[in-house]
Amino acid sequence: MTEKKETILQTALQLFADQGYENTPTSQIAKVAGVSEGLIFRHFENKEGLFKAILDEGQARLQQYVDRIVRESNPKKRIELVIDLGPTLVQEERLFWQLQFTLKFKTTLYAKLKREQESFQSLYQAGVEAFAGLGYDQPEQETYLLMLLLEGLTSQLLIQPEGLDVSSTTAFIKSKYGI
Amino acid sequence: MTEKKETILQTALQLFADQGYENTPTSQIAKVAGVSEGLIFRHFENKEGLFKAILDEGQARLQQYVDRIVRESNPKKRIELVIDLGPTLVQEERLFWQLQFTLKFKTTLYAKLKREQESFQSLYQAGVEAFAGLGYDQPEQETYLLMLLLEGLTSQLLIQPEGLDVSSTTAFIKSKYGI
Amino acid sequence: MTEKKETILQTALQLFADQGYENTPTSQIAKVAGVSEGLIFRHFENKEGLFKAILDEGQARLQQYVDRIVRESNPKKRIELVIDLGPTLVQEERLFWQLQFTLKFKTTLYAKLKREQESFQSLYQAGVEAFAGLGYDQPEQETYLLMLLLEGLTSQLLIQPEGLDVSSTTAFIKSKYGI
Amino acid sequence: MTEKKETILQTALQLFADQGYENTPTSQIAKVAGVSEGLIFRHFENKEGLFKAILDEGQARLQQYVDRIVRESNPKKRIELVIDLGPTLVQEERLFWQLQFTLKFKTTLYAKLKREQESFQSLYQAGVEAFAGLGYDQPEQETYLLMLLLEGLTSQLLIQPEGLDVSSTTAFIKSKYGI
DNA sequence: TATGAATGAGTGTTCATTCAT
DNA sequence: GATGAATGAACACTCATTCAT
Repeated sequence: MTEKKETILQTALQLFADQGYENTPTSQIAKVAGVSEGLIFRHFENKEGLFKAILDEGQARLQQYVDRIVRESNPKKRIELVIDLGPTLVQEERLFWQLQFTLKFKTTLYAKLKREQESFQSLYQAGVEAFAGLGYDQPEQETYLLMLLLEGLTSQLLIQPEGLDVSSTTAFIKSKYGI
Repeated sequence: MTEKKETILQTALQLFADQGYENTPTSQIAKVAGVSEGLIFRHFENKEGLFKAILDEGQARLQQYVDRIVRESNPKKRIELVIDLGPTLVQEERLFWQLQFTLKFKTTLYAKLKREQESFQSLYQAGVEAFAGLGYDQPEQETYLLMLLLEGLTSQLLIQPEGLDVSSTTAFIKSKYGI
Repeated sequence: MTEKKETILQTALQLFADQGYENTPTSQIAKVAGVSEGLIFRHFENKEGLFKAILDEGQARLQQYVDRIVRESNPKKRIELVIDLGPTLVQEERLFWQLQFTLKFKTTLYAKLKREQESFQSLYQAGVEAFAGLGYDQPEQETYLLMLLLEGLTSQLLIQPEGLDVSSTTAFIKSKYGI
Repeated sequence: MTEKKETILQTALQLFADQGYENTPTSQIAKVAGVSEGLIFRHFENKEGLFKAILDEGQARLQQYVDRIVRESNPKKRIELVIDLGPTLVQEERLFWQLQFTLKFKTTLYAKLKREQESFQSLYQAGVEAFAGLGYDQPEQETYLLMLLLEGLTSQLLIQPEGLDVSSTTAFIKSKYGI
């Protein structure tokens, strides 16, 4: 991967996240990245190709976070990691997750790119195991609830980061699970 | 409001929700609505004006739901109504809320339209009151958590309505609050 | 058909014939026609659509010439009309036939537009009849030969109109058939 | 001439004939020829330069055919060779002549490349001589007619090779000249 | 000789918007 | 109120060409 190709990816993520995919002309990406517009198409064939490349990279990084959680054998620690996942992602990968959430609800367009779901599937499995190990009555329901919380929390962190004390909120959630 | 104006609003909501605002040309709205394209601009001045009109209508309807909850004096019943709000909105106003969630994360573009937040503010207040009335220790945290759940639940209902048994999920949540 | 649409058709025929289809940008057509570029696409959807519209019109006019020949019952007169067809077309429809001949040999691209062949089929039939009526031994071969001549003559008239005395050439050809 | 240069020429002729000059990107030529795109420009400077190189080669080969005819002293045999020239060229050099005929009618663009005419000039001279030698009254007209036939025949062979029995058609033409 | 990353001008096309009727 | 012809700015994308290696 040449340096310029990398720059294009970075810049495009930045702009797509800020302004949305449709509102970001390739000409702007090129200008901001300090590259000729043609180069984008040489490297990614399409605007959509560039988009997919961004999503693929982010997906790969998400998988790493999920792997780390799945590898954690201590149930309480695992659940704690799940609770912390939202804040972690938003902090370390804000741009990508802002982009991701923008897409989520464009169900038609997004359908063909829904690779991210697979990662959350294994996260769900890991959650069920953990709750079962802790003796919860309905580990599936419990996990599902936690995932809803994860979704809501991540969403809020993206929209109103200032309106929310992250550590005390996660602490409060953890206290519900006796962590 | 003439009949044609109403048709334009309905059609635009439909198409915006399905395809996204940017991916929906006014020409398509006109064609689907069975109206001349010029009429859209006579009635709404702008494409953005049409968009705002849709949001305003939805916002007004949301306020009604919120009012109903705030008027409920029984704390437990009020919390129950909050828990049911997501499913209710998705069922009765799916298109509007799909559109709403699409927008949420386009922070720059969405800033000027963030009218919806006000309604949720009063909902938050009402929640705090209710939890306080029920003797909860940290009614603010408790309410915030509930709102996160509300967000996550609504989100999931929009994305994967089939992957989720609504009544048992809400029942499970309610049970957490002794409802 | 609005006036501007007509102007676009005329201008496009002119430019396509002069420079070739691929070498004529729609922007140039618009500028020369004194029209906005967008209007071309509003009226013809595509550059190719504009192209087809031109071909359709020319084809319709060709059919009229052919009809006139077929309606001629006197065999000698009919053959005379065939011999005169090339010069006539080149004189009255030079631009269209220049365009037509440009296309002829792009067999792949042209395949879907080969409507012109039908007209020449009926012309061929009419020729066979005429030669048969005059007692020629091999009227099919005779007609085919005449059509080759027609093709060559038209071709030369398009390429080197100055290098050729039309009337004496056609007279010479006619003399071969005793006309 | 290196092997790669030769490959480029072959490939370009193939693609130009098939798709037309304007519809054939240098990138495609490079890919099909298995060469880097830059090499084309190193060898031919221009896309147009490549084009001219192709035409020059074809022109040189045409001249050989013409020379052979001019060298034939027997008038009847010479005319026979002229009649056979079209089928011969189409059979042995189909791609080149398809390309040639595509260009013929782009008069503006083609002007500077009209080298091929010279060969046909000497062919014309040779024809006049032959017909004069055979005692024809108007050898110039006679030759011109034959050249028109040659043009039409070649054209048809390129467009509809299947719709035409070559040998019987040429035989029929020859019979007209008592050959 | 040969490659391939990079450029920039140009191309067909879309689309919100205007305006005369 | 309603239409539909017309505009022009913007957009994604192509492609001949250059140049460092």
